[in-house]
Amino acid sequence: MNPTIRDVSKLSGVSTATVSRTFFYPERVKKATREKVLEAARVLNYSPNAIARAMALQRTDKIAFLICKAHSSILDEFYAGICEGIMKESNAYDYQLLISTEEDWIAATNSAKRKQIEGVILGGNAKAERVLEFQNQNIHVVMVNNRIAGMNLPYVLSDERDGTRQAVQHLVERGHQKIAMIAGRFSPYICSERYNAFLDAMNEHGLKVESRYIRMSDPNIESAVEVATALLRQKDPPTAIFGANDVIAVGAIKAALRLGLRIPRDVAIVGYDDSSICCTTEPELTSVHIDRMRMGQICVQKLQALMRGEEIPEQVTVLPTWLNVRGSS
Amino acid sequence: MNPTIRDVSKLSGVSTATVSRTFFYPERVKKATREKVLEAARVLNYSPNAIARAMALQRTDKIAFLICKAHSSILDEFYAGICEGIMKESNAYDYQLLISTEEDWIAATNSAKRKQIEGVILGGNAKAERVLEFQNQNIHVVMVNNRIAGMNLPYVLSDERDGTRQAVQHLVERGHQKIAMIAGRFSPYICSERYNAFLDAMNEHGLKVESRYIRMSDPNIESAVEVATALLRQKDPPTAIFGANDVIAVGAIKAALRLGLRIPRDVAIVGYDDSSICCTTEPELTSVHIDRMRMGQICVQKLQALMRGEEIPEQVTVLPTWLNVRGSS
DNA sequence: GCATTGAATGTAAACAGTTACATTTTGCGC
DNA sequence: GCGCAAAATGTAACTGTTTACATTCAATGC
Repeated sequence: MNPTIRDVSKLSGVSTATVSRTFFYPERVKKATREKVLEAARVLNYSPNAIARAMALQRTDKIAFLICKAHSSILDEFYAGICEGIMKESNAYDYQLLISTEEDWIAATNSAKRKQIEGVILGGNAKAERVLEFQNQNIHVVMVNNRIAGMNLPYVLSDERDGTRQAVQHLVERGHQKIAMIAGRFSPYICSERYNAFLDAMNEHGLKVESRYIRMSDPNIESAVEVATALLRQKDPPTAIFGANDVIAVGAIKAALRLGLRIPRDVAIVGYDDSSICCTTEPELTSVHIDRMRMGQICVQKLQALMRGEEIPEQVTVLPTWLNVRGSS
Repeated sequence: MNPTIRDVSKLSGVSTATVSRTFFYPERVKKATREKVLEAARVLNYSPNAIARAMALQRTDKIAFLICKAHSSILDEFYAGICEGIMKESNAYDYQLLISTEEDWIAATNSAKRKQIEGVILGGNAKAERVLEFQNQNIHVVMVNNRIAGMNLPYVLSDERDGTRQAVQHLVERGHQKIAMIAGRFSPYICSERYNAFLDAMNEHGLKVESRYIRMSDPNIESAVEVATALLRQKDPPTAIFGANDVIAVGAIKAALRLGLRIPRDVAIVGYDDSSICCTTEPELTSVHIDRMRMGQICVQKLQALMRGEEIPEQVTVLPTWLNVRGSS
């Protein structure tokens, strides 16, 4: 039904090899021949069959982005951002991109091998076991926004420690001493990075971290509102709250507003991720910005290098973060 | 390097045909043989090669989701929701899903045909020309959240008219008469549906639509704040505002708060899409809910029916919407 | 005019499966 | 033990490319 290389070969009166070369190494065929071939292809509305090509070349140019994340919306703003970067860069390299949740991936009857994936970007909370599973199938792995201790992989991370440091410093500069943190129960790697960085930053400024100023919240607004309310209701409450992410920080804003507190006068609030919800609140939320798009792009670049067999220059890439100061602090 | 069907054939002492059948029509091979084959496959760590299979079968089970949308984040919450539904369902059918923006798609050097896509879901503001381009290549098309007049396609839509009607009715029931609408400049189909439905609904309730109560906003918060501020500042301002989507409605909330108005006492506000930002504001935003996930799933189901050559029962599927009432109204 | 050489082109064997058709095996009734 | 039908298995052609190697062509120097 669809025209094949042989049809073009016949119509243009050259061999299939020449037709193939016309498309893939045009400089190796004489101009006159090339034009004859292209004309024939145009007439027949021919274009090379990617499958046959993949078969002959033994490569698929197919990569996957696997989001390892249990609860809540999978393509939340954070991962959507990374995803966009991955999409953009995949298109640039003409890779085919498959996106899936870890859950769905496992459930699918086809194994990775059957899907002929040559590389995979693991996002979120992937476990070592999963990484090994891919590596055993000779599938290259890049990890984004997560790190597994003792596992030597190409990582793409953002500078959680510095971002947190900036947030704390900003609050200190605004005169705050009683700074609380609402830590989160989402990605363990991210949560512990931010939590530890917070402790360190407070330390650097010679500030005591009182345990009653440290709370944990689920990564949803209701939970954060609840936790923040309790935090703010105690006597001698904190004058500033650092939320482990924007959702939690927005919860804190809502809690403060409901308690009749003025932001940032009575309590200053800072979030993390700089997502779009920062501009929905009144006042708007100060937050640490992460270049998600860029993270995604770098993932694909690393994968490409791996697939080409190149040495990866930096195994772990840490992107800079910066604080976007808004009305809440 | 990877074991092939011939390796398994050799090791298990049967023909390649039998090996193939073992995997695809297990009931056609004797139990004893089957076990021998599977054991050999296990030993060799063999699994069938999807590319060779696609080649022999002349099908790829590959579909694409193309987001036709110029400005702003491509995978915004709305499309991410649809996307999740598509992902989920694709996995269920064992389809391979390719996601791309229209822009990147065009930029990619590979044509659809080369990518061997068997069906495509067009989201956003796709033009007729694009649809024809696919159909000319025998690629099935399903359209989501958009409709092209005079084009007979499978459509998956949500009930914009009824959603709008519910919003207006709700406001009327709350005693509002001076209801303004801030229409949007995003997807033309959606925007005109919601705008016309608004006019109709007002009409049904015997309410006049004053032109000074109708405004247009870009789909970002800053623009909406500006427009809403002007709207509310006029003398004899509206007592309720219906935003064409949540972003616009949130802008209206912010404008009202900044003007010192009490919500919903002085002005009630309703949005559309019921996205996560509805719960970030104080008070929270009443909004029309759309089952995005479901829309995505239905898209894949329709595509599957098309690809199987079945008659599609309903060419256009319209999903019900409902109003989630919150503090803003 | 004839080697020589490099460029252009052709030939045919992969790549890893599927499947129509041919052949063998099996089970069963007599 | 034989005939027969059905079940199980095997043979080999086919899917649409790429590419190593072989061949032909064209240009150059003598």
